[in-house]
Amino acid sequence: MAIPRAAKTQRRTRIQEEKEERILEAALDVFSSSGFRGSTIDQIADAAGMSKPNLLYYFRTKEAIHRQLIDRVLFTWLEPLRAFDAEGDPEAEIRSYIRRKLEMARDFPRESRLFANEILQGAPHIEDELKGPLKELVDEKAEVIRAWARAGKIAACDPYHLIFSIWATTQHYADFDVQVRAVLGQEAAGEGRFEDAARFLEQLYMNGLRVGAD
Amino acid sequence: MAIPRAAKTQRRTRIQEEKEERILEAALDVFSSSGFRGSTIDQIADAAGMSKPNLLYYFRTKEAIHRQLIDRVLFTWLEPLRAFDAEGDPEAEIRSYIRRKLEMARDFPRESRLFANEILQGAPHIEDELKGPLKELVDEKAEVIRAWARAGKIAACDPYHLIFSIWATTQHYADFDVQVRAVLGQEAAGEGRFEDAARFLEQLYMNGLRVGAD
DNA sequence: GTAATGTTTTACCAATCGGTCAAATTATCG
DNA sequence: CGATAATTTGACCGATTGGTAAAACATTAC
Repeated sequence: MAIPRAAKTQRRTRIQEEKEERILEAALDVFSSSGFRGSTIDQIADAAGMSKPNLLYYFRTKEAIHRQLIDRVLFTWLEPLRAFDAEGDPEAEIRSYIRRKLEMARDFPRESRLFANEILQGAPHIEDELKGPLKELVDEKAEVIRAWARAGKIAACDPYHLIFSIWATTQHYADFDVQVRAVLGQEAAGEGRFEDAARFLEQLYMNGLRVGAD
Repeated sequence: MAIPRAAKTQRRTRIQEEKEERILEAALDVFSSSGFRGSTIDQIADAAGMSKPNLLYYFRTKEAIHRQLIDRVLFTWLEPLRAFDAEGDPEAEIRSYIRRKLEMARDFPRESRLFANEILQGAPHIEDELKGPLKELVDEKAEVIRAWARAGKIAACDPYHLIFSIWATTQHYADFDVQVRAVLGQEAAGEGRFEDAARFLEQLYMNGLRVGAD
């Protein structure tokens, strides 16, 4: 008889690891392009190449898949912000933060869209994470930025809105990819658009945050 | 007997106008917070305070409601960009564009989220509009910006990514509202956040686009 | 008023939704 | 090998999905 799923964490089979990975991979595709409510277990099962009951053997509910996916993404997603170093050179830190966020938008667009879908729809599953760990991390880094401004290393500015604007501009290239491609047109929409974006954003932020502005 | 719905455009009843308006208003609520696939006709009918068959008397399909909603929003959404004036003062034009986009994010967040949901999910219903009218409008305004740069009125920069970045930063306050509120916390999340955002963005862009940077 | 038109409701449909169950199958271990 | 545990399947469930048919009801035009 099958072990009840609650006790499964004790030792994980090779098959378990493989299948769970395949399910999460498929679910990332589906959830990121249809949102939670718009996705169905059948779609995920199809994409993972297995039957629905088989999928439900590994994850009890649709919510369980989504939850695990979101938890994973949330962690890796904040990695660049965590790397923000108070001891480093402000210009270099901000520049490298922008570059890393842009690389993530380029290399992990599905993860970005999964997250965007969740927030757009009111973040029903992760409000606590936003108000807790995320807020604390941003508060900490905002203080770093404020200290840089006080020390005269960058222009005085609202650190929260600075962070928001970097999030917005970089993730835009993942979340609004279709629009970006449509506007740039076929010729200009090659992967070069990420380099162009990086150049533009670095220019904008380096000049915009330079000391001694009105 | 009821007139076939295809012929209804001839003359519109008072009741027709009222009900259609109520349906679109309700649908804006529902679609903007659940996306197209995640929304149901029942939800919209409930929100509009009428029965499902009654709603379907005015709009034949779910798609028809969504389509009309998107068409409306798309038009008003581009109004600020259309107002971009080649003859005006570059700094003032950009500043006022940012301000207007920010006001729209504040006053019409549902419209912004409807649009974001659509793009996020691959823009299945409006790809043509993006590649056609939208691209043309952006192309035109990009040329204006390039001319300003050539005339030495603003720093040389990629006009497309400039526009993208303004879209991203302003719409962020509508689309990612939950996250913005969560991070700012209860005290700072009053409506003042839009003024803070405006101040930050104007500072960023005015300094960032100033002539004579590296 | 009455006839034609416009609107709303009730009852319903097939398809799909998330999820369960027991039986059949396969892998693992001694 | 045999036994035991892990995995997969097919058949199924009640609820919900988008949408229809027809009749009841309301409104308008004459």
